Amino acid sequence: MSVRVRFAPSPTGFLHIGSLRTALFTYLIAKSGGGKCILRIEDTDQEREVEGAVESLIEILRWVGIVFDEGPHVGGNYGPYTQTERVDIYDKYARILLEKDGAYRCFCTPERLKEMREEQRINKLPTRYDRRCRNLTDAEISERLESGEAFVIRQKMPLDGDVVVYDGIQGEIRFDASHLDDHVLVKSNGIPTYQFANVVDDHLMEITHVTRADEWIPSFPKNVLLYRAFGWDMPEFVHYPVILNKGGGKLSKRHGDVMVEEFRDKGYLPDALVNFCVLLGWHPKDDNEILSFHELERNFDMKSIGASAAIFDTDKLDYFNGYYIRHMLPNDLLSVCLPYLINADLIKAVNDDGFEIVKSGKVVGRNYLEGVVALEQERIKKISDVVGAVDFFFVDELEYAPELLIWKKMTAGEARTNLDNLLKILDAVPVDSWNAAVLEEVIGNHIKSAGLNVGSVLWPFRVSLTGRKASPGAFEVASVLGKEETLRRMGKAIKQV
RNA sequence: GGUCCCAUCGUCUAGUGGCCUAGGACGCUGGCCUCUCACGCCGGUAACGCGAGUUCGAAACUCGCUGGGACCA
Repeated sequence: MSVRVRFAPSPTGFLHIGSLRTALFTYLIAKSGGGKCILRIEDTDQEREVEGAVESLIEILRWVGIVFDEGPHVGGNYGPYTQTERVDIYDKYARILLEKDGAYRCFCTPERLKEMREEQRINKLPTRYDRRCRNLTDAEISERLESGEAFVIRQKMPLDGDVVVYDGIQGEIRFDASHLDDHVLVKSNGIPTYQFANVVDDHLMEITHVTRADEWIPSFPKNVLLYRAFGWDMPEFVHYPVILNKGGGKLSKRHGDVMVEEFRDKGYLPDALVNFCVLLGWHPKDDNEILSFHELERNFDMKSIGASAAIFDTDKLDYFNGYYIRHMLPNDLLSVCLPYLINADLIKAVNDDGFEIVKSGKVVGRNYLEGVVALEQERIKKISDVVGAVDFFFVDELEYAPELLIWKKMTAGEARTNLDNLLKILDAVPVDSWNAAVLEEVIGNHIKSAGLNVGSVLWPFRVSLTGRKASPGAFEVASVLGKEETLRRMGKAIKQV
């Protein structure tokens, strides 16, 4: 039987990082097993519908690389894939379950339930439904039904014995049936609860591996009992360990970013996020931790998912992001950087290939920008860092303290002289051979023949071009800047120092 | 409070009774490279929660404790 798994989120508008990891593991189980991954929208518990939530969910998942074989947006043979469109189905199966004696109607009012709980609390008893309606006679039921009393449908739990369930990660788990509550399967308004809809859908959609986060383990025996009550074949259950925040608690907004959209906007690459998240609770057989999406699709192994919770610490995410940035093609890097540069008002798009430098009004091509961005490729950790890293390319007048031009213990006069001499030499370099390699050779020769310290020439030179203590190398910057602008910046520096 | 789960460096983890004076990655750190930063390379730092047992031998198996977490209230 081929693998069929599903990712079944509630559409809240944003994708939580924990959900991303659940989606990833689930998707990778499907792909590595040559199976299908289905998207199902679980919206029966929605307080209010969030506009466009499903679309943005699908979009952000596609951004990370997850595409579904079936779902509300692509269809499939097991639809509909949105639970609110399946209420007739749940209704039908609720009746079946009632007939099979796996559930019963409960007419207790919310007020009575509240009183009951209050009493249980006072007597320090576990607060559970007291099963008053569990053994109503057929006559009583039809009478109350006819008089129009509202009712919910509750699952009929065994009164004693053990419920032994098996999880793909944790192994055997044993529950004492007497602790199980006759919980609600269908609410009085006819809407099923998560527990019920989930089981019915998983069965009807022929899901082979029911995957979800650890936090659902408490309802695991109830699910298993439902399958048994229906007489359905049991799928395999896989509960992923949870992800905790640094303090050890549930991963929530209070401790920093937890939404995938936030990471995307900050300039994290999907590959990095995926690589990082997949390692939260899973580890490859060999120790190669740099794994492309494609490699994961092939080599993911469900058996290597660990059992203990992982803490969400983004240090390593930054490392992965830097790594993936360094390995991008220059053109691709520019494409992802462009929105940030434009947004920061450094440049403006004027046509397909033309960009105006806002400060100077000069128009440059994609080529030029590619050169600029490439210089910071090995330095930035996030795409958004590019703005602060390359801004010196886009200003008219560099602002820096003149003393910065002075290298180590040299004097201002020496700095000026060295810059001045270098200026003359560079002036002689023809524009068409103005590139980093030529500059390196020319300047190298000059330093050698003049018997100077490398730093005493290169430091003032580089600072004159960048205005910074730390920056890419002098030759590369000069090369990208071009002859004219390089000489102009040097001239200004000479006057200042 | 009840039920369940989990427990190796700061973090992610490898580890299925002898290959473990515990391996990898990130972080931190020393060095090399170098005009600076970054990259890269070489090195260092640092962990089996505690206590019993099983065994010739335990990070690994069992039990208890402790700690953390999830769920229900």
